[in-house]
Amino acid sequence: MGYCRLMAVDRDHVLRSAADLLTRKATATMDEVARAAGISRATLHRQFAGRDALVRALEAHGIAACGAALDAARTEEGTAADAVRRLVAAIEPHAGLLAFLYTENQLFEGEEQNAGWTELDERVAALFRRGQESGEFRLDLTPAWLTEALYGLLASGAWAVSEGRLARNDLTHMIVELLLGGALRRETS
Amino acid sequence: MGYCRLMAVDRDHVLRSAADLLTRKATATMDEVARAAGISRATLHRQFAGRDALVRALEAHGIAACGAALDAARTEEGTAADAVRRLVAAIEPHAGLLAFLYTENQLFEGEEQNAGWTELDERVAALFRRGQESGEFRLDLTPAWLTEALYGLLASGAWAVSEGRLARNDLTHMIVELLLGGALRRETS
DNA sequence: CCCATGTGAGACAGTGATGTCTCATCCGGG
DNA sequence: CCCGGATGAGACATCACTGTCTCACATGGG
Repeated sequence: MGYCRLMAVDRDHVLRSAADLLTRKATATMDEVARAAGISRATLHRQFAGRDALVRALEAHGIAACGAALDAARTEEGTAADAVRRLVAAIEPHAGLLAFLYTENQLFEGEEQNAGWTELDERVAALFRRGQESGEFRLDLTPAWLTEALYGLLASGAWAVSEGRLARNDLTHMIVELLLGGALRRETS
Repeated sequence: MGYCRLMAVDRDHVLRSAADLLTRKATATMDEVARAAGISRATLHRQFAGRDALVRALEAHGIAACGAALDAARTEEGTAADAVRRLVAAIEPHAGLLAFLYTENQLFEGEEQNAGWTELDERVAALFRRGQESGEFRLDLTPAWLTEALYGLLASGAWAVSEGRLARNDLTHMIVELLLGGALRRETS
């Protein structure tokens, strides 16, 4: 019947519009999410058991997108700086979703977080560590902090864009240049 | 009677513990806030008409703290880079509160934000602009973006500290060095 | 000592969101 | 043509939080 394929398509569409809306208004209601997706609350509830399930699906989606971005950026190849540039360029389209998930994780204390994040953190940190070992990056900023800073700048950038304080086209450049400018070892004056 | 002074002291104590708690768990209940402050929900409600009033009081507190930090940092004196160092050092103690307020502002769409923020934004941006005009800072990163990035790094840093991924003592250094490393014009190679 | 003030404990209704349900409708395939 | 599956609309109970209230207590000053 292929109804599975159709449901998957719808599911993706719902996830996409939910990400869009929740980026702008993190406290959006299930009803608002449904309306934003052009479906009824009942149908939304048929596809996602509840708000938790929706958020967890968004989380899985975001983790997958980050993983794909890390793959696409080929973080093992070339200079670490160029790899960071490719990585930010690849992740930037999902900055809004990331910003939502980033704060959502801060919203609750304790509450074990999805293990996928740990792995992503490790892959990103490994990139910064490689840059340190190759002599490109400063040693006084830890890979863990640079990773955290990358998330923070992505989130700040996404919000600045959504509030019109920053041009979407400049987002990648602004993030990369600020991050790398700090992470790159400065010429020994 | 002096009961005004006493109430003010209690109020500050409540604000402080509320800031502490809300930094870790932004969705904390009025009951949790009260318990964290060691008072009953009734008393909390007597001091702050409601959750909105509490958040707005925290916002005013945060704005005042930032304003004081800007004053204390004497952002008009010396090199812009040193001024940024002083500013971050002065603001860092309030990073947790700032992180809470920063996301709280993103939580709702529309909802005019407190005018105090605009003024603070302007003062911070002016500092970065001064650095650009004096030739210290790069011109391709706009003052508005640098301002936003400062907030983002403060928030990221505060969370990283509260989750044990970053030592509190390193916070200022990590933020300043990453931010300035990017904002400082690099030596013409 | 007595009283006033501030407080804690708890009851209470109101509110908004959630999750579940039913039912009418629509649409595509047999 | 008819029927099964999916949908939208809406009713409904539930739940957590809020904001308001009352009452008992205890603490400190007159």
